[in-house]
Amino acid sequence: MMTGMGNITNCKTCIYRSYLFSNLQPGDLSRVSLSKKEKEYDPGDIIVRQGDKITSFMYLKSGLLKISRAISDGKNQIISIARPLDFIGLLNVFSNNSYQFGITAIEHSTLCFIDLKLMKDIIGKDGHFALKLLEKMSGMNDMIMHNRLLIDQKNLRGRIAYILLFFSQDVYKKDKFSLPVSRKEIAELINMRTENVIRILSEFRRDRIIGIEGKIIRILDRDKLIRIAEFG
Amino acid sequence: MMTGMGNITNCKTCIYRSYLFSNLQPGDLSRVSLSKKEKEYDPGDIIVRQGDKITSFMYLKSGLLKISRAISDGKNQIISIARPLDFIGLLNVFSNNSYQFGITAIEHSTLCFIDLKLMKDIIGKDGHFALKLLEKMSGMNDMIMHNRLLIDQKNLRGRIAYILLFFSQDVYKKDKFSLPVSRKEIAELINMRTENVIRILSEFRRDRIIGIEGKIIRILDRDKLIRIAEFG
DNA sequence: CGCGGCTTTGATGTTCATCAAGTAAAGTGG
DNA sequence: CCACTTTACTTGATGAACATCAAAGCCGCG
Repeated sequence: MMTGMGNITNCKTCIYRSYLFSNLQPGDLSRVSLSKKEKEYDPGDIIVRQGDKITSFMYLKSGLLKISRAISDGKNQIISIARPLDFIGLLNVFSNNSYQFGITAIEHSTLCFIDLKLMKDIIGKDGHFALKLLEKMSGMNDMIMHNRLLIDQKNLRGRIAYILLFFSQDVYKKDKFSLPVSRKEIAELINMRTENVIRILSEFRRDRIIGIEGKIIRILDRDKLIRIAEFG
Repeated sequence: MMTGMGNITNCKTCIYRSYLFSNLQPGDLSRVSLSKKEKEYDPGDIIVRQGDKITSFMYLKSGLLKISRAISDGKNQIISIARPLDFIGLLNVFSNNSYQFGITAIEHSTLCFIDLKLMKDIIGKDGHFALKLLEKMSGMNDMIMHNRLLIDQKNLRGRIAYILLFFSQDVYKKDKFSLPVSRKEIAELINMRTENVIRILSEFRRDRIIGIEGKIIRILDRDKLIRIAEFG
């Protein structure tokens, strides 16, 4: 399950320092640095379960996560795929005592956990830090909402094209990449059935838009894919 | 268009004081009270346009709003219907310089506008206030997201049932009410076509689940409606 | 080695969007 | 205030898009 743990990195040298903790009082930064727990996860590892009590503010240093929630009869809905610098820890930390969704690693990932009480304490004292959190939270929510509203407007081919471009352009920045999720998970992410995910992927392969070898995808005709994604 | 304006109410007696501004420093509360602009809008009045520069923090004291965004070729997508205490002002105030959506009154509404600089100034000084804002923003986003994810899972009949129950139970708390939106707007809100909104409303009337006289809706069989909403 | 979950393709049926056409309501200009 | 235009509403007919059902191969895992 969890394969590593411990304060490997000091916060003072962390990439996130400049991003979120830049203007923190030195004393507060030390407290964060001391309290934080860094953990590593392998693909498939559950990071939080829906309903778990929230005790930490959490952020993703490296890797890839899926955020999902249970719906009726054992089915799942994937809300978003989170990358580093996506402030996954800001989703409902401040509005609920327990997670309204589950988080699972879909690639080897490193997360930092900071005690929530400490965070709230610093927010209470340091308004500039609070404002920065407000900005990040707002941005995170805007992005997720924007993506979901977009997907709602697209037909199935448009959704598949969109998600392929997401992985290729936003996540891996490559033409060739390995899908970190199953066909079923893609279906759960973009509101369609597994069979149709497969069917449309096959169709794209037939039309020489992509190449497929199992999980390996290669974008062959990016322009066409972009056009399909935009049409929806 | 805009039918009223001016500082009608002092913030010290405003219902929102206990909700958001309860522990504000007296000096800050006075500054808010002095700076705030209260405005009234009639149904159809545009409150902000997508792309407008954000200069105020804004909240809805009374009335009903729709939050929408333009999509391709003149079409619209309604993101959410906002009621008083829904913190509409927290949507992307802190993540963007301009509104990513438009806001329109769909009932006679009263809004308060507080200069954004002043808000940020108070947030910077008053961490407890900032934390409260974080909570409200988080809650607002969670609610919208939750509703949209739910709607995605329902079939058309389920969506119509859901939206009728929303107006009946959450907004008007009555069996009989006047729809504040057109059939077309309902379609834009729950991702379907106007014709199908009408068709399913007619079907519900035929099945004696609701009564319809133009915009007036009467819930006749709430239990059945709830079952339909849940099935989707 | 066998079981369960993932993947794939085909066949079938339902749901929904689209097109069409007409009525009603509401705003607009003379 | 009335003709005119536009917008909202409504119903029916049609076809496309999508879900569902079924069956079989594959793969990883205990």
